[in-house]
Amino acid sequence: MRASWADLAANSAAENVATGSSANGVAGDSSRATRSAYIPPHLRNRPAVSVPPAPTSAAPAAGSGQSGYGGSSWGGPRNDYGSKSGYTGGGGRGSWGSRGGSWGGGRDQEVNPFADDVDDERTFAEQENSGINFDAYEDIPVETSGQNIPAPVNTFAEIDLGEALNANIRRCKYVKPTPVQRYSIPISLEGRDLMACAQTGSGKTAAFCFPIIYGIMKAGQQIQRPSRCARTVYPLALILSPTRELSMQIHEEARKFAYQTGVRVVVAYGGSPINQQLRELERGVDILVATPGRLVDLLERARVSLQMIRYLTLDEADRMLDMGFEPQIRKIVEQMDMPPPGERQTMLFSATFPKEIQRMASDFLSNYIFLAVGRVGSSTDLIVQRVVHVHDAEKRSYLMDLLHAQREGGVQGKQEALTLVFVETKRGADSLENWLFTNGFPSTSIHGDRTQQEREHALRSFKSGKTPILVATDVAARGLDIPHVAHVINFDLPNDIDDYVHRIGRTGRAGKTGLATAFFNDSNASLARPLADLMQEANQEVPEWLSAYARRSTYSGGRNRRSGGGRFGGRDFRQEGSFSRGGGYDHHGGGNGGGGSGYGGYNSGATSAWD
DNA sequence: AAAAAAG
Repeated sequence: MRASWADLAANSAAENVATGSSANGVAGDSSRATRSAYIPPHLRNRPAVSVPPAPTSAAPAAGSGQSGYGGSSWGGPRNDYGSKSGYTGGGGRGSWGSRGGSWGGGRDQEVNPFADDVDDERTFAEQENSGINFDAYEDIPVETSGQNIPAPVNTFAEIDLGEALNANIRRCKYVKPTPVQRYSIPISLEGRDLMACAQTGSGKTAAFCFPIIYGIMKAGQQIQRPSRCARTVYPLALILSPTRELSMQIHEEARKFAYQTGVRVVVAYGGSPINQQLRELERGVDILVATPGRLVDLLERARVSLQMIRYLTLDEADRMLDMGFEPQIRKIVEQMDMPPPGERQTMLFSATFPKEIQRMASDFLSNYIFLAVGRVGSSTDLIVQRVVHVHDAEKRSYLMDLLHAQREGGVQGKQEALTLVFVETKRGADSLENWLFTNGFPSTSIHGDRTQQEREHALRSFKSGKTPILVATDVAARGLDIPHVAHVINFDLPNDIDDYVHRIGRTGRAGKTGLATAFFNDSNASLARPLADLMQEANQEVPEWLSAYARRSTYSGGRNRRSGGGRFGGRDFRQEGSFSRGGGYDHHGGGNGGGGSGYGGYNSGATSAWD
């Protein structure tokens, strides 16, 4: 039985190889052409160090230096700006690079953000030109509600994003928009606020980045930043996320989408030297991706002002608004100099959106549209979920059995499936990693007590397959897009079913299959009910002993209460009570102007949407 | 009770 699970994991990995996919499909065709722009892994995200400064044209005035938006020639290479673009802004023809250093060796040239892709997946070379498995996105249920909902699109051609963005869409191998993109891009292009329940693995980052980049390009000529204080920068868009690695990931993706658009994306997060980030900011910033703590620091130093923010995105919005984060988020959004709702455009994304969080989130929104995109394949059936009863004392040997079986089953073609093991505590992560390592399993770990360098190294080492086992706390539970994770093991189950949903969502990405194994024992009794409900919802086999646990446990309407909505991570709380269930799937339409479209008919009480 | 996020 154990062997068969291992087979499943191995098969899943093999399948991923066969379809030649990375979760994002962001491997670029131009990557090989730009080998010279290669940045060694340990220097990535540190362009200030890895790219030597070089003489450039005179720096534009601080307040107007965000130039580079080319009116009608967005797609043109950077050195076309002077001759072809309709750009008339105050910054002169210099690009951002001209503000204190250039992007590439003295040329007015942006480092190709697609150059890293192939290298990151060296051991998965077959997959470099991958794309999302779009077949898995057919018949996906979608629910929208709000006033005057823009109609969804079916192709990127229907929304003309301009040459430069279209070129990046091609480089990303995006053939057609994913469901979340089909619905949310028209909504955000119309300037509407949005609360979206959607999975990251299907192109969520692109869903909020494209409209932001497009909007900044279009308005570029008009935007004049204040220039009172030369050291203060004025981003036009802010994207907040709950972990440093997720911010890094969003930044890397956003750079690809913004390539040669003249829109500059900068990331700021804690745990790494602030001076480098300050230098990057000084070179100009249109879109700032950040974690809350470091951003507050920058705001208090008056190195960043939110006065010009036109777009605010909270990724993993429910996490950002939970008890730990809420005060910081409120401070950033409500107590600094950010324009109020209505004057800025606010977009919230998450897979899980409990009702009470929605209510809180509505403080940040103005006449927003609620969007819920169901799970790929209209279910979680792309992830096989297993729960085994294992006492704490036996967890390690059981894990060992799983890994042995998996190793033997997965040697085909040297492809080793990546395995992500979640534990509850940082200490537990260290301890388990050490134990695995000494028992001959190449593993590493990521958690909040490790240095940022260690965290980033661990993630790279895992992604590359060098250490195909990663032991992690919940720092890795949300949003991280790690291709080839075939198996997620909940060595310790979380207390919150939402966390479980996010954790197992690290596998089965982008329409690929995955396996999730959970170790359950008495200490997880409170999770029995929501877990059994969730699994049943996802057409998973629920062991009888787990059902028995679930029957015994008293239903807690507290933290684990779902906001209903079956396959969605939430339903519009504004519709509570008045939502008519039992409607049909909404495959193609959805853009009605009424109070809601979508469907119902699912068991309530559990969710299986992602991210 | 734990994890995350500033230093």
